[in-house]
Amino acid sequence: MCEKHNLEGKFNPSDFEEEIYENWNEKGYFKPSKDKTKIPYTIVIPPPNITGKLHMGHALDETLQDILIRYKRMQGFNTLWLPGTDHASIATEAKIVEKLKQEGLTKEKLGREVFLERAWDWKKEYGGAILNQLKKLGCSCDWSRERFTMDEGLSNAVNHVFINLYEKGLIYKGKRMINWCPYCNTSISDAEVDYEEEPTHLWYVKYPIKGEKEKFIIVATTRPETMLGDTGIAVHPQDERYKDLVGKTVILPIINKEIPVIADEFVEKEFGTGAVKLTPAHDPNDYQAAIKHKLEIIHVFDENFKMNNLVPEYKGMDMYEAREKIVERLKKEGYLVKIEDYTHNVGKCYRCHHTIEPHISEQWFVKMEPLAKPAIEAVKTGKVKFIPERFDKIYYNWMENIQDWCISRQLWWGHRIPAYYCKDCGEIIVTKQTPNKCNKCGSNNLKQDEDTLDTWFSSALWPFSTLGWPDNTEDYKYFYPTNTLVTGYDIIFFWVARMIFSALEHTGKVPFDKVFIHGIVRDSLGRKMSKSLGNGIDPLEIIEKYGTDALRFSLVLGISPGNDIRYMPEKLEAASNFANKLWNASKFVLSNMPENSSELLNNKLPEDLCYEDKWILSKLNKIIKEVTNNLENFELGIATQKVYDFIWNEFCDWYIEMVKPRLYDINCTTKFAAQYTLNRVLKDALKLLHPVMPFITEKIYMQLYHKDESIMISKWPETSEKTLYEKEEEQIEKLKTIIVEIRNLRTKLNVHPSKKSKLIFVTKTAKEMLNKSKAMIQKLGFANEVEIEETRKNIPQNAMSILVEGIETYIPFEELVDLVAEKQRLEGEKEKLLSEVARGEKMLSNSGFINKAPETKINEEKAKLTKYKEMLEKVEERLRNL
RNA sequence: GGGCGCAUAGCUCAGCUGGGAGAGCAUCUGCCUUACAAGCAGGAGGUCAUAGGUUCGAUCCCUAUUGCGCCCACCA
Repeated sequence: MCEKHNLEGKFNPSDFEEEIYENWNEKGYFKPSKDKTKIPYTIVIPPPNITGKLHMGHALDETLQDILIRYKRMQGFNTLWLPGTDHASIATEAKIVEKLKQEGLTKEKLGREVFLERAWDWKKEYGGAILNQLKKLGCSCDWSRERFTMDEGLSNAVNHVFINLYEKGLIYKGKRMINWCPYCNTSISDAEVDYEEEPTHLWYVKYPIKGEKEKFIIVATTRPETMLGDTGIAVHPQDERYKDLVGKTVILPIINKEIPVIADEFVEKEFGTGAVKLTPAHDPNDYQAAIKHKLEIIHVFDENFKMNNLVPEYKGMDMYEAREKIVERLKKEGYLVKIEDYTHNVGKCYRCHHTIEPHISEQWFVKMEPLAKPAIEAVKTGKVKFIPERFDKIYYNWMENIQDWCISRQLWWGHRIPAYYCKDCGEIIVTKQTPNKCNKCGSNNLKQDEDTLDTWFSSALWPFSTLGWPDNTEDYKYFYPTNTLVTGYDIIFFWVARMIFSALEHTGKVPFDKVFIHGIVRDSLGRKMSKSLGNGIDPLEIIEKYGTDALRFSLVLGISPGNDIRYMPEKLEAASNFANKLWNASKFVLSNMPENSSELLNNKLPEDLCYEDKWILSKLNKIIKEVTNNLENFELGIATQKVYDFIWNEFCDWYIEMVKPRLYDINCTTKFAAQYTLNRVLKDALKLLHPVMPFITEKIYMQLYHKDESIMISKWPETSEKTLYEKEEEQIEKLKTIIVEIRNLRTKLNVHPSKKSKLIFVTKTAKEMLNKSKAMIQKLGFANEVEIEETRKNIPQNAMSILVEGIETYIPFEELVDLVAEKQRLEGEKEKLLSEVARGEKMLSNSGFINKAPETKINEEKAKLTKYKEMLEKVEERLRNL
């Protein structure tokens, strides 16, 4: 509870942010309540890698989640934001290998067990660091529920899923062509390959036709070094140039081996010479063709991707060296026809960026088609909704064309595949408990599969494995399915899609109903932030300089879902200035509160509210409604903008200035009404801002008058009919126009504030309103005196004049509020609306339209009509009030 | 090859299912007015990429074009 009611000193976020966070944590506000009758609202965090250091991407992602969680918490939902980390098998293993290298070690030298010990040490040392950094961002996660993808429980879930899928025949082991990263020394999935354009050459090579002197077939290739493994030449069946050659045999240069010419539709006639060499061991297309045409498969590389012993003189060479030597020889022996420059896409490993080799090997796969189908349905039927919607298409496109998922990795850090092989009979046993004998032949000569699972296999289970699944725990029953998943578009395939099909398969439910997608944070030049460019911005440095609130605010102000964000230092300045403004305004409010606070605490609306009080209360009402709506629709950028505008442009610029005369006047009878309104409006405005700027709002809130323990667990503001004052709102808006005109006049006449000035209104009609607002006008118009007169010499009726040093200048009153123009505009609008209403009514009464048009169309038309009618009413009302 | 996004003030970007063209920064003018110079007041600045179409009315919907950016597939 608040004891002192003031803010001391200048605004300095580092004075209070940490302390406030600690307090929240100690009080247990981050934890959901045990009351299971409340409606839960759950978010699971996209678990950051344990190798990770907080970057701007995290800052954005976590800020958005925290905004949603804080908003829902204040609305009374039982909120759980579940934190945790990902073991990131390939990324972490790479880091540890790198570290070992510096010590002159390799993982093979260490052996699997010692290596894993080192990995766990690594996790212990660095794994928690990123979560501590999230605390600096103000994240209101329930830290008592922190999870790690390699926790016992989660590993159990992984095994459970693997076995389940295996038993259903949805996981199988097979020999296939997969993507191999020679640097990471493991297979990777299709999703883990990034394609990059690279300049290279097309080498045109002659293959002599057997038994026909001086006749050749010329092929174009980007990989001459793999030709040693050629086992055929392919042409298009309809290619006139090669019709006679199909079925014949050609001689493979260097090797001098006979290989067949086959016809297949996959060959493109227009490319190169229209003839392609087939190297089934090193190209996915060739591999397919080889299976189809029953061609031999010959490897040219050994397991380290050096040339093998196929041709002894190239043995041990790497790809580039062999290429050079082979091209040289082809040239010497007259097989090389020409070399062309060429640019093509090369697959790169998404972790280490080394070139991927297509490689035939035995791996574990998840059969995707049966899993993808319901996952597509879930989005089509709206059980899972992407925000913004356009990501549906991207998702469908991927899911509908999905290949089987290669899940085995030749790595050590990760979930080891729960498959055991009988060394005697070859039986495969897939089981949770380590088996002690083969269930087929009874041998105890068993060996576990060496491979681990793709790191995304465990993250795919994250929304339910973290809640205790496969056990039917209290948490799982209550919090699952979760509500919103917040993540960047860059991991829709890696993660979001896989969570959806995994959840449907294993829990029978969607894992979440909304996926809130955001873009990536770029630097001020629009480039991706990356280590190699060195253009990354450290959120912690920003927090130190500007404070967490400013960082968060700058990340969400004016953003729109799914779009990239450019990091602009100016935006940070703006955010910081805003925090400062709020601080100072609050300082002012607090220094003007009444001596006796009990009246404020009982929160009863004073009877003697003035025009301006009602105006700001009414405005507040509207802003509450709008901001709530925006948040419901994930329009966080707009919501933030609106709160900013309300606080700065309405509350600070106008309302505070308007009430100053009342606060400073000892004899003012409506002083308390002003104090009440200041307290109430600031309180609610702080609440609206709290999800975005949690710290400053708490700091100020705790000094204001209310009965809450913390703004974090206070009630989200609601609109109230009681404080809707349409008439007063309009009056004050008119007055604002008048005051702006006065200020304009001063500027035009160049009236320095030090000069004595007197404002005189000549009016009968607006007399009452102006009289009531006299002090206010004087203050806001920077005048020394204000007078209202019914008539005045040389000045027409309905005019306003300013008197400076005996010189009087006036402007007609009509111009002040632009009544005439407004009237004309409104009448024009009225006419248009009338015609629109007439048209709508006519259409709806038309039986032909009703019979033919679909119901949605009719309803749409009806809704339109109602909308126009409402608009018409408003216009008429405004016309009456003029 | 298929798909998506963007094009609005000098810069960075909002603009929710059609009716007011906006914000921050920069800029110009005048102000240290007892919450705030990290501020106050006032101003200038846009044919909402181009061409058509639908509509009483288009920044917004439809079609085409141009210029950027991204994703998927992958061509030897």
